[in-house]
Amino acid sequence: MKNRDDLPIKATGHTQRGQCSKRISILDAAANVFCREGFSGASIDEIAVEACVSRQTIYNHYREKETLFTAVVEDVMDRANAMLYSILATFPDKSDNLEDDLTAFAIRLTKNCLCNQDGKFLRKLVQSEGERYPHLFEAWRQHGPGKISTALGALFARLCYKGALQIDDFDLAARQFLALVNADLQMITLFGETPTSEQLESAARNAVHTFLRAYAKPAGETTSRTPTLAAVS
Amino acid sequence: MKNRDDLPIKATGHTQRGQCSKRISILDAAANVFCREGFSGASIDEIAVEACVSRQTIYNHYREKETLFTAVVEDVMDRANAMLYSILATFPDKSDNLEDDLTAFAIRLTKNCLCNQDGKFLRKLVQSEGERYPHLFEAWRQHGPGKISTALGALFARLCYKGALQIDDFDLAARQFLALVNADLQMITLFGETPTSEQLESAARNAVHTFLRAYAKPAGETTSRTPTLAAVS
DNA sequence: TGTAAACTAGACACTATTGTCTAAAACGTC
DNA sequence: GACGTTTTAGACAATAGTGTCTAGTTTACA
Repeated sequence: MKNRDDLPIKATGHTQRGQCSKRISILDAAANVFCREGFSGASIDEIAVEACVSRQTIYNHYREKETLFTAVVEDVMDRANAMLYSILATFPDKSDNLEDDLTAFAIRLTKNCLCNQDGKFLRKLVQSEGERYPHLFEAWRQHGPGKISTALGALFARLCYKGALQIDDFDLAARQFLALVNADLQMITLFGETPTSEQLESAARNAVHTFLRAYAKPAGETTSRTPTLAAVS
Repeated sequence: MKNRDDLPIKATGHTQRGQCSKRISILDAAANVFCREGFSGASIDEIAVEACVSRQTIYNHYREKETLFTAVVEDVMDRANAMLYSILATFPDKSDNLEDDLTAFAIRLTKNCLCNQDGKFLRKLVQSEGERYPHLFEAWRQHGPGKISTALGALFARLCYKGALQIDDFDLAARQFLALVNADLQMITLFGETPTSEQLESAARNAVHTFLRAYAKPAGETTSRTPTLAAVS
C-alpha cells in the first residue's frame, strides 16, 4: 500500500542497475502480498503498486501469476536455507557454559530463521498452498525442516561425544530441541506477530533449561538415570 | 465434488428435519472448501455443489460469504473446544504407571484434537486468515490454546502434588508437554496429511519419555537434580 | 389435501482479475 | 545525440465470482 512517491530506502527504482533491481523489488513485493493475501487473494495489480512497477513489467519478467509465485517461493527458500545453515554453523562446540551457549544459539536460530519474515512466509505458504503445490515445497521439505533435524542432531552428537550430553536418539533430541524452543513462540507467530527480544530470550532460556534437565549428563556419574530405556523405534 | 446422486451416509438431504440438515451440510461443505482453498479461493458455487444445495439456499441462510465464513469458524471452534475439554477430563490422576497413562492421554489428545479435521481447519485458517479477522479468532486464542496450557498446567499441578512430578512452572511445563507431543507430528500435519496411529503412538511415547526425564521426581530423593534453578521469569 | 415455508434453477447486473496488445516514454550505452 | 532495450499507462477481451431477483418446484405440517 506504499504510495509510489515515498520510494523505500532499499533501492527500488532507477538508481540501481535497472535490470536486476526491478526483479528484486517485484520478488519482494510479491512475497509480501502473497504472504498477506494468499495465492488467490493476491492480485498482480496490488503487487505492481507495492513494487512501484507497472503491471506489464511483471508479465514481462514472469509469464503469469503462477510463474511469479513459484519464483517467489524458490527465492525465499534459497535465502532461508542459506541463513539456516549459516546459523547452524554457530552451534557451540565446547561444553563449558553449555546452558548459556545453547540459549544464545537458540536465540540466533529463532531470530534469524524461525521468526523472521522469510520464516513467517514459508510457514504461512506451506500451510495454505502446500497441498496445492506439493512439488514446489518438496525442496523445502527435504532441505529445510527435513535436514535441519539431521544436521542439528549431528551437532548434538558432537556435544555428546565430548561428554556434555547423554542422548540416545540424536535426531529425536534435535526435533525436541526445536519443539521446545517453539513452545512459547507458537501462539505469537501463529497470529503473524513478531516476538520481542525479551520473548525470544525467555523462550530460549525455558527451552534449553528443560532440554538440559532431560539430556544433560549428571555431573560426576558415568551410568546414570534410566539411560537404558532405549528410546524410539 | 460429490455427485448429488451418491448421498453421503450422514444425513444430507430430505430425510432429516429439513431446516437443520441443510444448515449442517452447508457448514460442513463450507468448512472443507474454506480449508482447502482459503477464504478468497473458495467460491460459493463450489460450496453449494459440495453441500448438494442450491446457491440461493446458502444466501438465504447466510447473507453473504463473510457471514458464512464466520459461522463456519465459530461452528468448528465450538466443536473443537468441546472435544478439547472432554479429552482434558481424561487426564490421569493417579501416579502409578505414569508414563503409560500420560502416553495414552497424549495419543487421545493428538488423535481427537490436534490432528483431526477440526484441528487441521483451525490451524490452517488461523494461520491464513487470522490477521485479517483478528476479532474472529480472538475467542479461539482465549479459549483454545490460551486456556489449554492453563488447564493442562493445573492437571500437572495435581500430579505434582501427589508427588509424581517435580515442576517449577506448571503452565510452562504444559506448553512444553504440548510442544514435545507435536515435535514428531509437525512435519506431517504441516502438509495437511493425517498421521497414522503408529506415528501418533511413537510421537506420544517419545514426548512423554523426554518430558518425564525432565520433570519426573527421582525415585527416593526429596531434593534432587538442580531443582533450584528457578525457572522462568 | 391445502397452505406456507423452504428450496431450486436460471438469468441477471456488477465488479474484479487475468493476461494481451499498443504506442509512447525513459533508460543505458556507445 | 542515436540506437535498442526496458518500462509505462492505458485500453481491451475473456473469465470468474458475488449477490439479487424471479418463477416454479418441493417439502413440512396440519
